[in-house]
Amino acid sequence: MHELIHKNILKYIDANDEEFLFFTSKLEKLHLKKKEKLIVAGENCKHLAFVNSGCLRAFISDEQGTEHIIQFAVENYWISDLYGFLTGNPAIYTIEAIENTDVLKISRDSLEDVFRRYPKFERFFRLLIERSHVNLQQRIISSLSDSAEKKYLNLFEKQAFLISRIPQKYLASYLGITAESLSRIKKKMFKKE
Amino acid sequence: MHELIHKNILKYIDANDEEFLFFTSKLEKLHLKKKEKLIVAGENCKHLAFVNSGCLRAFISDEQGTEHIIQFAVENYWISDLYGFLTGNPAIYTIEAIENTDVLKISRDSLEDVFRRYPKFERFFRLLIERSHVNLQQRIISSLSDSAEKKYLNLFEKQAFLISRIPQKYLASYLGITAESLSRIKKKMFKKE
DNA sequence: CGTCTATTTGAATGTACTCAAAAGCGGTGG
DNA sequence: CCACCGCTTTTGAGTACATTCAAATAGACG
Repeated sequence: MHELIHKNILKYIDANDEEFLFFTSKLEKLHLKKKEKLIVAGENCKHLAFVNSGCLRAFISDEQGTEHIIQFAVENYWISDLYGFLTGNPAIYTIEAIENTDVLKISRDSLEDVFRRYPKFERFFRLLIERSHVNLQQRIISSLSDSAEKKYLNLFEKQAFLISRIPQKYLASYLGITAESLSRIKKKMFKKE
Repeated sequence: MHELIHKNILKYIDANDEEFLFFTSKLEKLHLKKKEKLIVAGENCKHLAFVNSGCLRAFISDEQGTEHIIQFAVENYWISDLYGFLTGNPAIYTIEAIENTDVLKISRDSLEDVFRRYPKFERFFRLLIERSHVNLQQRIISSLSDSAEKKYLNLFEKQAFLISRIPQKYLASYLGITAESLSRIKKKMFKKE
C-alpha cells in the first residue's frame, strides 16, 4: 500500500523504516471516482496529496467560466493547492479526478509533526518543491516563447504519457489553447509526416 | 551592510545573532554595473543571490535570438538560476543588471554548511521557494487566461513598482508580448480614462 | 550637440479565436 | 447486440488580437 510513496521518498532522502513508518502513520487514504473532487476552490486546503493510481487535474475557472488547467498528476506525483496549503487562505484551484484515483494525503499539521520529529523530511519537501519550481519555470518559458504548435510538440516529447491518457480538451486547456485549435494543430502535424 | 538580508530572514524564521552571523560569514559581496552579468546561460551557477540595491533581470534567448524575461529582482529579492543551482547542470538563464546593483551571494556548498549547522535555515529556504512557487503559478494562470491588456493591468495593480523603474521593452518581454503591442496597450488604456 | 537606443505609430499579415454544425466515440439500457 | 444519447473531436467560415516590418519621434547619455 505504501510501496510507491516509499520509493518516491527514497529518491530524495535516506529514510530508515522507523522514520518512514512515522511518516506513513500520518497518511490518510482516499478514493476518488472520476469527476469527484479532492479540493474545491474557495474552500480550505489542508492537505498535500500523493497519487497512488489514477489521474487528477488542478484547474481554475475564470470570469467567463473557462477552465484553465495548471497541473496534471498521475501515479507517483504530488499535488495540492500550494497557495492555500501554505497560507491557510481559501484554495485557488479545484482538483478533480480524471480517472478513478487513489491518493494518500497528509495534513499540514501532520507534516509539521513529521518535520519536528525528523527534520530530514523538511529536506524532502524542499527538494520536492524545488523540482516543481523548475518545472513551472520551464512552463512559463514555453508559454512566453512558443507557438501553440511548439507547445504541443513539447508535450509530445517531454510528457507523452499524458497525451495517450488525457482527453484532448484538457490537454488544450493545459496548453492554454482551445480544443478546436489543438485539433487543427494535430491535423497539420500529421500532414507534415 | 547586512541589515536588509537580516530583516528578510527574520520574516521567515527566528534566527539569533550567532546563527545569523554564521550565515552572513558565508556571504560574498558583489557589485554589478548596469548591463553586467551575474550568471551567464550555459555556465555553472553555484550561487544564490540577494539584491541589496539595484535591479536584475533573468532571461533566456530562444532560437530566433529573442529574449524572454523570467523574473525581475529588486532590493530585498532573491534570485538565481534555480535549475542550474540545484542540479549542477549549466544554467538556463542569464541574469543581468538593469541598474547598478549590489548583491550578496552564497554558494551551494556554503548553504549546505549552514543547513547542517543550523537546520532552521533549511526551513527558511523551503519557505522562500514555496513563496516563489506560488508566484510562478499565478503567473502561469495569467499567461493562460489573460489577454495582453489584462496582463499589463495585473502588473499595474500588483507590481506597480516595476512599471516606474523598468524599461518598457523589458516589461513587454516579461509579459510575453512585443514592445510595440505594449505601447499600443498603454495608449488604449489612457484613452479609456 | 550628436549619437544611440527606446518608444511610438502605421500598414499589412498571421495565428488562434469564436460560433456553428457535422462527425466520431463511448457508455447505457432495451 | 444494437440503437440511442451525450459528450468529445473535427471541420468550416468569419473575426479579433497581436505580430512583423518599416519609419518617425522621443529620450538618455556621453
